[in-house]
Amino acid sequence: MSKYQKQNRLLAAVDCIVFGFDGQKMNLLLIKRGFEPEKNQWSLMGGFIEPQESADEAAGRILKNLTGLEGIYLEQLHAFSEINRDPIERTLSIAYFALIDINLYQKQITDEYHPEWFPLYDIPNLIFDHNAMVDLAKKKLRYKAAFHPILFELLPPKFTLPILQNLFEDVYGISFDKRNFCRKLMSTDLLLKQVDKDKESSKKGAFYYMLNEKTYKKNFQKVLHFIPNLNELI
Amino acid sequence: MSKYQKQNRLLAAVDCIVFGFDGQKMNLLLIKRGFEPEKNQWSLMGGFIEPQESADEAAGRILKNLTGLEGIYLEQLHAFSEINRDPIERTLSIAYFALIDINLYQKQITDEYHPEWFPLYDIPNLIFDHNAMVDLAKKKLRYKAAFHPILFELLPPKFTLPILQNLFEDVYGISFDKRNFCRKLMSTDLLLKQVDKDKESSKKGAFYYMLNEKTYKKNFQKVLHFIPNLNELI
DNA sequence: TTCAATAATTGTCATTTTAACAATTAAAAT
DNA sequence: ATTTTAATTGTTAAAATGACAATTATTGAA
Repeated sequence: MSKYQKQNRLLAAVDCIVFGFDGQKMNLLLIKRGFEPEKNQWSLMGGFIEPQESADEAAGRILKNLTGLEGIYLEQLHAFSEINRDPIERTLSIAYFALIDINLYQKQITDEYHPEWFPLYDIPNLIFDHNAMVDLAKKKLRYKAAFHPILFELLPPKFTLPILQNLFEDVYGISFDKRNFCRKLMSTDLLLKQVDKDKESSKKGAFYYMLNEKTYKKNFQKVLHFIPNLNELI
Repeated sequence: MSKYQKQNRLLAAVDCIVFGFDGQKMNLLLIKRGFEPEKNQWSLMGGFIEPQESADEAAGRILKNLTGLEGIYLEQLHAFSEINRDPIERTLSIAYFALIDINLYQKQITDEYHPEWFPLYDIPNLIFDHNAMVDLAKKKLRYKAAFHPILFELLPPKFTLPILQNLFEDVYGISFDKRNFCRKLMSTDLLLKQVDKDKESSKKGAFYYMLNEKTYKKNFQKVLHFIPNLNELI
């Protein structure tokens, strides 16, 4: 018999804020909630923590169910614990944010959840405190991406500089000087220039680049400065 | 009757990593755990989340019980959820870290918990995953203090520049150039020079400074650069 | 009254970073 | 051949960084 017998127990869940980038803009993967309360309302994908798994594992499982993807970038954001955040019964939720290559995403469970990508600048009303979760995730992403090469997690293995710049510009909602941006990225030693080009998006074509996995892993925790005039943005 | 009837419920707790600075070095407030399991082992101060309170409120309550202080700097660190982190029964714990003015601290519940300050560089073995919590809190503190004036929360209302530099030097475990440090701090517009001096620690005496609350609150979220050569430290 | 100790102040300067701005070149459609 | 589009490369003034030294001020102690 537990020594903690008299203590209160509560439901514990995880919710996943899933970011994707389509080459033009940032998107969020939302689902239509399949059960009451708030059935058919837009919602983050979430689920209860099972007895045999940690919160990290629960988030990984839920993400796998939603996207079919494993081993993707997943980071704990914040635990939300307001008493009445779920009107049915008190539920503590640990929010995670994930960054995925949107090209790899495949709908997994279409009929039940109706997952859809929404532009990050146009998120609908979500259930419970999910909008607050999204806001915090956006903030955290912007903060972290200013110092660490985290946004590469959103790109396919091969990408062009214009695409990369689109990504940064959409995350921060401003445009950067192309010349300075290019030079700054090159100086990080994170990019490996490929011999082939993307000819789809322009006549001249843009060279493909790949991430230098060696320096990426080695220098991820280092503080870089990707964003000019950062203090005017945050 | 709850729609979530079939779901698993679990114990939810908070644990507090309490930092204090004695003018020379950083310290951590630990207690001797008063009950089984691991009775009489050193531990972080923690407690279960009560039915009528959020995790933030639980952390505030526990901190008040431990230190007698309210309204102090308290920030959610991370939720720890490994299945077997508590051997008696699965318990999810949300770790918080707090920064207090060690001079204001008063023992509250001496006999039961035996709270003691330990130098941060000499923390004993703690129960469960509490050492991991402390390590993460140290890391987070160093990261955040490099960009934001968070360490002022550890100081009394009036402090001297030498004390301030001691604080930074102890947190990062290196010494800084006095001239550059002084210039950098002055340029932040965070300090208000007082007319009186601390005559205790030296013959000449060191001027007291106070935090400029206006600019402190206004610029807290701004990214400053307190630490030279940061990338060699983290 | 002199000495010792510590804080404050002010200074130098080479290097790097930042961020503003303009011109050129490559590729392909017409 | 011309036009169009967009990638790439270059310049530079200003600011920040960080390494380093010397001096002055204050006052308790000798």
